[in-house]
Amino acid sequence: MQNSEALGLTAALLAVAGELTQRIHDGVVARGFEGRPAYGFAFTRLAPDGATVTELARHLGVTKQGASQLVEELVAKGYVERRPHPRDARARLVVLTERGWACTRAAEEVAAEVVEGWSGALGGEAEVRALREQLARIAPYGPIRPAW
Amino acid sequence: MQNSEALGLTAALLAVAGELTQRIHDGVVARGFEGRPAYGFAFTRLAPDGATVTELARHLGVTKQGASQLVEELVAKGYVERRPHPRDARARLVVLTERGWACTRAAEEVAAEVVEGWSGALGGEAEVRALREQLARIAPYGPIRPAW
DNA sequence: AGAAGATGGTCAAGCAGCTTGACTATACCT
DNA sequence: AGGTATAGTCAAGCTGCTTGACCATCTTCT
Repeated sequence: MQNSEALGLTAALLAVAGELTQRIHDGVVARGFEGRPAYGFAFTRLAPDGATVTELARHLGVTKQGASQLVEELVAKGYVERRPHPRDARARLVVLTERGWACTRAAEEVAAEVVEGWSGALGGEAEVRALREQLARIAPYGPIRPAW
Repeated sequence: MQNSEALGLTAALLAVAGELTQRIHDGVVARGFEGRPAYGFAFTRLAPDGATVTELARHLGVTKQGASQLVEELVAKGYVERRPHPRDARARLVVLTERGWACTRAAEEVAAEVVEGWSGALGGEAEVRALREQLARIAPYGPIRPAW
């Protein structure tokens, strides 16, 4: 393995990931949802049954104070609401509102459009599926939020 | 194309990109270079012949003031130096120092190690090359710095 | 050549999004 | 019951970026 090979892969990976995030964000905004990419990362943890602030913090790789502030923003914009936790009176369950679900569906649609475009460059949908499977094999667990 | 397919690909892509950046950063730090991931994105533009602050700003997708502050940091830590531009007295050429090159080589080594590990998960180096080629096909030009 | 605008770079101030620190309320363990 | 761990919030501070203003130099037009 030559080092330059690894750097080329790194560059391509970051370029594609950045492009994808940017285009999903732009598309969601174009459909009338204001926000920033961090919202989407949060939504993937809040769907389908909600989560506590602490769980969300771990998912995003930030402190619980940081996650709490993000939730406050999401509440103010109507994407989520805080409910009492059914089993733990200390905790509060953060769940998506209908508008939050609509935003999530919009993000899915945009992602599907972008990936659709990749089918052309790669030769077909089978190649896209293969790409996803390869990436899934090397994907770690842990926080989804990119750390840079 | 189902939407969930696209979301799965998105999640895998971001997870892999985040993991890769994190591990390169950790590895570089472990080899005695202090910094943050943005340094690496800058180095890819400064190598091999240097660049102006404005060029760097475009590469990173930030304002020239932001790029200028980053360069100031890099100068303070000994990774780059500012030189007069050979053809334009307004501009200054930012070039890597020997320590900057050493840091770049360290990053290459770490990236190669990480990618080496992927060979096992994917089945071999041929699969890694195939992955890189597929990503290169859908990678955009434009700024490398992820925008979130 | 001279004037007018474009471009490279920096200084200064402001802000968003995160952090650390301190605190309260509730849960769990013995 | 008492002691410790955990969920969450409030407050203050910091980092890395932004916008705005400015000067020096290059380029273009007349």
